[in-house]
Amino acid sequence: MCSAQSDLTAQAKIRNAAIAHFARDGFQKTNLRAIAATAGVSAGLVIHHFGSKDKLRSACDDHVLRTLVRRARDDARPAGMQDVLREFMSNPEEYRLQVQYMVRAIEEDTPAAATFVDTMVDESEEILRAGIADGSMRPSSDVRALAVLNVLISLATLNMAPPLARALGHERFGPEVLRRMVLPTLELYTHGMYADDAPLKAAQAAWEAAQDPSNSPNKDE
Amino acid sequence: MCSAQSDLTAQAKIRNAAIAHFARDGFQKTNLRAIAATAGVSAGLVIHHFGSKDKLRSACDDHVLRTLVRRARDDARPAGMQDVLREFMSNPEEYRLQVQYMVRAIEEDTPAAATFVDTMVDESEEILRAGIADGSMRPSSDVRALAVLNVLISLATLNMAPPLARALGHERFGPEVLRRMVLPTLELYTHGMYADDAPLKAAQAAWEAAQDPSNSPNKDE
DNA sequence: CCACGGGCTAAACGCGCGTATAGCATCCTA
DNA sequence: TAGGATGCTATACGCGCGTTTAGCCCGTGG
Repeated sequence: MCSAQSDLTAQAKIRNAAIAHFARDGFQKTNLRAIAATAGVSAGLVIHHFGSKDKLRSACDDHVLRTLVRRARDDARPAGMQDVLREFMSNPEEYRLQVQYMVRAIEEDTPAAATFVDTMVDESEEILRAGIADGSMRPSSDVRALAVLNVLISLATLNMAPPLARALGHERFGPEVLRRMVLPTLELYTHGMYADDAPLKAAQAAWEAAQDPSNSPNKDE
Repeated sequence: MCSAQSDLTAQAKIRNAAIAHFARDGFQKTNLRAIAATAGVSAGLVIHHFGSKDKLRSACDDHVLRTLVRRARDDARPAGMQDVLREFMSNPEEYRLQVQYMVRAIEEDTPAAATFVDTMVDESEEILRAGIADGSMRPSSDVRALAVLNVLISLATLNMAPPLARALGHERFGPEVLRRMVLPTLELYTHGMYADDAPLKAAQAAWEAAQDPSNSPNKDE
């Protein structure tokens, strides 16, 4: 039987190299020879162990998912953007890589993306419900959708990091950018952004009007 | 000289086909022969007119940017998520395509991505400052970063639409998903999510502690 | 009427990359 | 010690795709 006990074997080195490359460059841009070079093996061995590039990705998906779920279970619970991002910035390189891998998977709509998203949304929803129950969070008209929104904001910050960092005048995504993003986000989560509920009511009315097919979609009257 | 007057020419058909393919499948996954087939021309003509695949992308970038900026100038001003998304859902297919193209460009960190993001963030920031000045929006500790956050949320909703729609139990991103996402977002923008400012203060304190190198990053004490 | 030039096509070239094949070393088993 | 399985490499095959080339069609000017 193959040496499937744990790490340090060549299979694991290939898998870790693949995770790093997929996370950094995406699945398509990465070629097997680069992965093999990083792992210090030949290109043929990758196929020998994993069968194909797609199978290799599946193995990476499984490994990252299992690692992240385990970490989320006993480490901390990522509720909003600030938790996920604080973890992301403060933890060792391996964890950063795993999160970036997951973001890539979602971005490229990998088969495993649904599992990633579902897991995070479920966890986020659970925390929201607990917070609402104990009074630390406001009730929401749609807790599930709010959980999706939380996950969305967290992942998007990582996903579109480079251009957004440049929009803030920084060369690349680093702790300074993170800090500048976390504070307004928490202010938004704490006080909201609008001074009153006029936009909310207006949007509700606009939506109902748009739902009514007898009305034109023109809204400025 | 080539027929560079305006549209309806083959150059424009190729460019539009390329925009559609790049927006839907991304730059790398799209091959020139597919673009040529959609445009009803041969593959060689694409190169003949644009020189290379990268030059073609640049032409698409320019065209989409010019179209979107013109539209944003005289049509409406995308302030928060709800405005961009309402535009996105209610407007004709062409506009949807352009927005999706822009999201792809940012996602793939195209050279033009910085221009796209800067334009949107500038516009968003301007609206925020106006809203704060006239009292319809709350003051922020970092208006620029808040503008980035707004753009981020808007784009991310489109960017990661498929897995997020599935997380809400829908097959694909459509009006129902949009509605479920807009309401919690507006509630968040109106009331915030936390019941009090304890998380905000805690995060501020945690950040200052993490900034101090004499302190360990352990935060649960 | 003829040549010329640009829009356009079909076919081919070259290369990168995923994958298959053949062979070598090593280690376990009998 | 023979023999086979396993880890691994080097090399080659095949294909997809960006790009190039040669040439056709056709309108235009002399």
